[in-house]
Amino acid sequence: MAASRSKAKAAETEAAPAAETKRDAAATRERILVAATQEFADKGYDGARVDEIIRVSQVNKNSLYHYFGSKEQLFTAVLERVYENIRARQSDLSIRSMSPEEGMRTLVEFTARIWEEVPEYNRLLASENLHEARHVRQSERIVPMYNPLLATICELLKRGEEAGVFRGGIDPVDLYISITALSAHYISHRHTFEAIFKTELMTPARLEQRRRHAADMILRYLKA
Amino acid sequence: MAASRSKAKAAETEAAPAAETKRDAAATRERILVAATQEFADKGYDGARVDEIIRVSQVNKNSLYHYFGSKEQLFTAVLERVYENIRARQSDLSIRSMSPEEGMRTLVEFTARIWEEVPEYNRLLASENLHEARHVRQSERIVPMYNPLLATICELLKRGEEAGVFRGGIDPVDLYISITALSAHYISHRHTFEAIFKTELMTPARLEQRRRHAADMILRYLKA
Amino acid sequence: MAASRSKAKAAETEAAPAAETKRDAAATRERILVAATQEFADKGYDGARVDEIIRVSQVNKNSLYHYFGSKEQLFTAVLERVYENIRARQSDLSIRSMSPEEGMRTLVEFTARIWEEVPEYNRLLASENLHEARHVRQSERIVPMYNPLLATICELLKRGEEAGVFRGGIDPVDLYISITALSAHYISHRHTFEAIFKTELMTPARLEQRRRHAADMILRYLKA
Amino acid sequence: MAASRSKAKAAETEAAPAAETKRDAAATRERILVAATQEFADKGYDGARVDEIIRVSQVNKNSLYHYFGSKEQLFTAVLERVYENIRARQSDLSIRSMSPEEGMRTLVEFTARIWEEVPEYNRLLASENLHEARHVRQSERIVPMYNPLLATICELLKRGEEAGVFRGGIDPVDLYISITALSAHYISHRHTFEAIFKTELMTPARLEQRRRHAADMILRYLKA
DNA sequence: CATGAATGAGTATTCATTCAT
DNA sequence: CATGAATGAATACTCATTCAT
Repeated sequence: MAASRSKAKAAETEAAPAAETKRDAAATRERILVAATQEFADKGYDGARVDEIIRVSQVNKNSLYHYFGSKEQLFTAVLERVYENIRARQSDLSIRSMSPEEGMRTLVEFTARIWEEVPEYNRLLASENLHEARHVRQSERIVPMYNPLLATICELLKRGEEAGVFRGGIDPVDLYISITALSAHYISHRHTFEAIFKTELMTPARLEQRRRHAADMILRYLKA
Repeated sequence: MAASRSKAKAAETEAAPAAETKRDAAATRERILVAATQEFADKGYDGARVDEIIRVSQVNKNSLYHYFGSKEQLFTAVLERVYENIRARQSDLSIRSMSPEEGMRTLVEFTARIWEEVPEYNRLLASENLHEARHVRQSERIVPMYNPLLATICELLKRGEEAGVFRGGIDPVDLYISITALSAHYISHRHTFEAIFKTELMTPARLEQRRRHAADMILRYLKA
Repeated sequence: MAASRSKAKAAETEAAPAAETKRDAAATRERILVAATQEFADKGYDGARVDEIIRVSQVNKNSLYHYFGSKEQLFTAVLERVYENIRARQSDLSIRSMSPEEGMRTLVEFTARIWEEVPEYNRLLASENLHEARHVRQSERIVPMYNPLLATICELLKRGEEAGVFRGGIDPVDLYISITALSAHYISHRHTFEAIFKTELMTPARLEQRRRHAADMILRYLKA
Repeated sequence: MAASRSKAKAAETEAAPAAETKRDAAATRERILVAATQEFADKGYDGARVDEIIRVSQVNKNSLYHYFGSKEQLFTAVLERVYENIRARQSDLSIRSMSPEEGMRTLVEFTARIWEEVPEYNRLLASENLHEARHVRQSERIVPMYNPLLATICELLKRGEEAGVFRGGIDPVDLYISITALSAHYISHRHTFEAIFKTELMTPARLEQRRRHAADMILRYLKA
């Protein structure tokens, strides 16, 4: 999304705006991806319409098929972008310089903030799981991205255990899934929860409460 | 599902199996519901096909529309059935006679077992949330079903606090969402997790580990 | 329609109203005809729905098919009833005792009143003509009904000519069609005329103006 | 209709008839409109089938929906074309240069010729009125087309009155409706009239008699 | 004879994808 | 390589009519 805005600004400042959008293959690709991300997030894979993506991105239908091959491959490309961005955010954290407890709290809260700030990602992953991760498995780029995160968690657990602040015997995969679950499920299922519990879940105050709840739960679970 | 199985079994043992399923409004409605539950769970609301539902349930297309009105209303009926069954399971627990800790562990583990045993429900709720709970809101029957569950949680919290085993100041809605999240997210997102972490998550042993992990996390969070 | 009201009244005064409607074949037939007249007039033959007719008439679907055989035959029965009622109204006029001019004006104005008071008839005949009078031709009862009317017109023309008030050489069929056209077309096409000329055509005052216009036009046409 | 005939003729004389009709948006649109006009006129709006229109026009179903949006909008487009053609014919008359009586007779006879030559229009308007002019009201193009015609009638009435050949106090809307009614109703209801009066109404001689009848009736009505 | 469940052909409309220019 | 027209299989939904009880 950020990319699309900077692109638009570039178009205004450059000399030949009409010709610019035509020639710039990267920009066309980018506009398609941005529109596709929104459409797939809004409607899910099956509900999304290729026609809507070309309408919003203002590209020709053949361009879309030229750059991405099919609706499925376009969805895969969108997912790759999503995982890249999630990874980029999590890498920014400089957790290695923090204490184990501080690092873990930071990780939990930053994970929560991803779903809050980019709820599209949550929806895309939900849709992908309804399709049994078919597109994630197709991608050669997504799977390798998750090793560093798991490494970070393992390192935090090890440091915490050595420092005597965390228990031993924690399964890092279970822990990662719980960290994600506590915030992602809250966001992705907020509509049914709001309907069932007659309460608002997306106000800033409520979201902060949830972040603390999630971090507390993880830290209490780990406490020696 | 249980109904369909007993129906099938009855058909085999009785004299006229072909005639038995015909011209029986309740049975026809049930066959449609069973097939629809499966189809909607398999493909999500948008991916599901009415034609497939009528093919599997062996009913005439018009019967489906006569009984349920539209694909949307059929989906709503499926969701109502799902929530009813979830509620029925949770009501069976006789938690009131247990100690607060035992009751809470039982609640967490039974919630986990729902998603393990009927993963269809998980998928239906995921699809419904992609549609922003549109059908849940339409239903007059679903919302009221959730009050008793929240009451049970509040009662457990109160008893635990009075007995000095649980902390005070716990938000019951946050707690409910976390209980659900820890097991449901594990199941619903297992496909991406399995792809990313190259590990099996649905073996009996692994599921038991997850159940204990979730219960431990909740109980440690509540411990005074 | 009048028939249906008197029927309803009868039901109220009799002893066993529940049993009465079940057994009375004539009443069932009548209820179907009344509902069918309304539905066919509202939507035209193609737009009309058999299901709507059975819903309104509160009869069983099989009864409708038992009494009338098919949608087409039901429409034919409705048309027969319409033509009967039109004829009955026109026969009431006792034109033979009037002067030729008075008789002709009476005939024109009464014809106009038919379309005003029972616009359903207009619509049924319009729909029937879209189907090229298929059902009218099928009916053995409709065609003979129109001879007396044409005889009345011929007689009026003859008397008027003999009395020196009407011109000779008038084609009675052309005259009949014009008498009908001047009022029926005004009613049947009022919706487009109202849209195009931005004026109201169905107020009592406007209808009276139209009736006089039509009668004036016919009488001036005939004047010696 | 004229367009379709010239198109067909062109195809026959040119080199590549198959290629000529393909990939030409205007021609495709036109083919659809021609086929739709025929189908809607033949069966009425409700009886008409989109499938039949695409079969006759040899276009892809999606093209029809791409160009016209829906069956309703296609019908509206057909009606707009009809009203345009009617207006174009009436504008050709150069009535302003004629005497009031001559002008009025010309207007009546030309109106009659429209229904004789393009009976489809009659049927389309009849169907539209069964739908209470729903599509005419939707159109922004149809309503304005009728002002010039009414202006012509008013001008004829004024000139005739000033010349002492027409009476005063004539309502132009009533007059317009009668001019239309006398010929249109004859055509649109010819099937029932032919069945009832056992006479042929569409022979050239009979049509000429009717035209004179209608013109005589209007002119005698107006005569001072 | 009444009832309501069942039937299957059909009806407008949509969609991902390809082809001609 | 860009453009917009074309494609055809599908998709939710409807309707007149019949059958079993």
